[in-house]
Amino acid sequence: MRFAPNPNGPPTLGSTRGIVVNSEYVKKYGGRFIIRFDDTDPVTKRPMPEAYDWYLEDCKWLGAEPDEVVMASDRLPIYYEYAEKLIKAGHAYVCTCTREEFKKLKDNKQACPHRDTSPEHHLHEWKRMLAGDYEERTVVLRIKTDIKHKDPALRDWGAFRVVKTPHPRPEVGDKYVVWPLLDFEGAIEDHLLGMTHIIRGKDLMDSELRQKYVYDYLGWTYPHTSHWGRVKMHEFGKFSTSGLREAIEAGEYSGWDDPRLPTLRALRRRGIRPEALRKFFIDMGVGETDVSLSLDNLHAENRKLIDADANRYFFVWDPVRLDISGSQVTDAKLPLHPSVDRGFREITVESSVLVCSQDISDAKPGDLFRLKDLYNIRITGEGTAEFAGRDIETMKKEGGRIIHWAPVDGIPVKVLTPDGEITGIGEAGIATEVDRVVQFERFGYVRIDSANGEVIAYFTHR
RNA sequence: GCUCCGGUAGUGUAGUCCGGUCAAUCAUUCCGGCCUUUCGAGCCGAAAACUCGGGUUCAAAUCCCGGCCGGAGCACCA
Repeated sequence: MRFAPNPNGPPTLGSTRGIVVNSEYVKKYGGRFIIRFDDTDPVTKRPMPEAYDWYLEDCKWLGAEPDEVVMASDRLPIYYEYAEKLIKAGHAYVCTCTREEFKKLKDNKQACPHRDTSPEHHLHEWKRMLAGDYEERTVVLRIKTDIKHKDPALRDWGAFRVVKTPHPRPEVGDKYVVWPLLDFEGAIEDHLLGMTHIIRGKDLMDSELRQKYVYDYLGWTYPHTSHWGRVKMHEFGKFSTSGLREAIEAGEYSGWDDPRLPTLRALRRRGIRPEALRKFFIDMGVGETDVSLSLDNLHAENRKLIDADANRYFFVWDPVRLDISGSQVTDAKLPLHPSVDRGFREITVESSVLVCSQDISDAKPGDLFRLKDLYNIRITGEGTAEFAGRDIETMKKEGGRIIHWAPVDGIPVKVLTPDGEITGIGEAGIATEVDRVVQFERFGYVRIDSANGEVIAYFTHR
C-alpha cells in the first residue's frame, strides 16, 4: 500500500484518509506501507521543502510510520528510461501540437500529424527535449492509446512536458527540464515499488484506465484498485492547499496551524488525538459515494479518548466581580475530575469571586446561586451578594443554579477557537497544564498551548 | 458535448459480488426519562432508510433495463 501526496502544503483532513486507510490495511493484512512524494510539478503545484518533513511527522503521529519513503523527484532517470523504451517500441511519441490543436483533434477522434512518424524520429526529438532544445509548452511526450476510444479522457495522454523552473528541492534544482505527469510517474512507480493494492480517491479512477496501456506495453500486471468518494466536512468549505497558502500569506490566518484550518497541525494543536482521527476515517470506510459529514463525529470519538485524562478547571469568560458579604475566608478543595480520582486543586477565597456576566445578568436580589464546590450565595445587588450557607441540599430545595467561578487573583486566559478569541480569567493551576488537554467547566475542552503570564488555550470541542 | 462511477434512516455505515436467514446492522445526531455540585459520560426509551418505474423470479436492498438525482474525468495540475 502507498500514500502518494504532493507536498505542496501540510497534510490536511483530506490527506489523513489516505494515510489512515492505507496504513490500516497494512496493519490488518500485512505488507508494506510506502510514502511516495509525487513532487513532479515545480510550478503549478510547487512542493514546499518543509512539507516533506511535515508529512513524515504527521504520519508518525497518526501511527502510520512508513516502511519506505520515496521521492519522485529523485528518480527522473528511471522514468526517462521507460519513456525511451516505449518510444522505441512505437508506443509513445513527441507531439508539438499546441494544447488547443490537440484537444480539437482528440475530441474529433483524429490523430495528430506527429502520431504516426517513426520511432527513430521520436527518439531523436525526445533527446532534444531532454537537452533543453524545446521551450515550455511547445512539446509533450504522449502515450499512444486508442485515439478513437469512446471515452475522450483516455485518448493519447501526455506523459512528459518541459518545465524550466528549478525544482524547490536543492538536491534537484535545475538538473532536469523534462518532467513526468502524474499518470506516467505513478504508473512506473506503482510497479517498481511492488504495489499490489491501491486505494485512492475516485478522481483518479480514469488514471487506472490510462495507466493500463503502459502496463500492457511493458507486460506488467496492474495492482488491484479501489476508490473512495469525496469527503466534505460541514464545518469547512471547499479548500485547496494553494488557496490556503495564499490566504495565509495574505495574513487571513495566523499560519498552517490556525485553529480554523483543517490541517493536521491545527487539529493536533487543538488537542485532537490521532486515535480519534484513525477511528473516524476507518469507520467512514472506503465507499465510492461522496460523503458529507460533521466534525461532531470526530469530536465524539475524541471526547471518549480525552475525557478521563482531562483535568477540570474554572475559566470565567466575560468576568464580573461579585463581592460576598458574611463569608469567612474559605479554602476550596475541588476535584480535578468528577468521576476519576485525579486528586484536587485548592483555591483560597476571601470575600470576592469572578463569575461569568451571563450567569448573573438576569439575577434579581434574593436569587440563590451555588458557587460550585464552594458555598451558596444570595444576590443582594449589582455585583454584591451575601453568604447563604454551605449545604447544597438546602440550595437544591430552593432550586438555585450551580455556577462556576474564578478567584479574583486568577490568571488571564485567552482561548483561540474557530470562531474567534475568547478572553477571561482562570484559576492559577491552569498554568501547570501546558501541552495537555483540560476541560474548562461549562465551556469545553481546550489544549493549553502556553502559559507565559497569559495562558493561551486552543479550543478542542465541547 | 463525450465517458466513467455512485444513490440504504438527519448524517455515516453493514448487507449488494454469490437473490431467500433483511419485518435491514452498527455508530452518531435529534427527542424523551434516570443519574450527576459543570459539561460530558453512563443507563433506559423513542423516532428514523433500501432514489423512482418497469422486468426476471416461487422469492429482489441484492440480478437486468430505463428515468431521476449526485459526483468525477476529458490538463503541458496532483
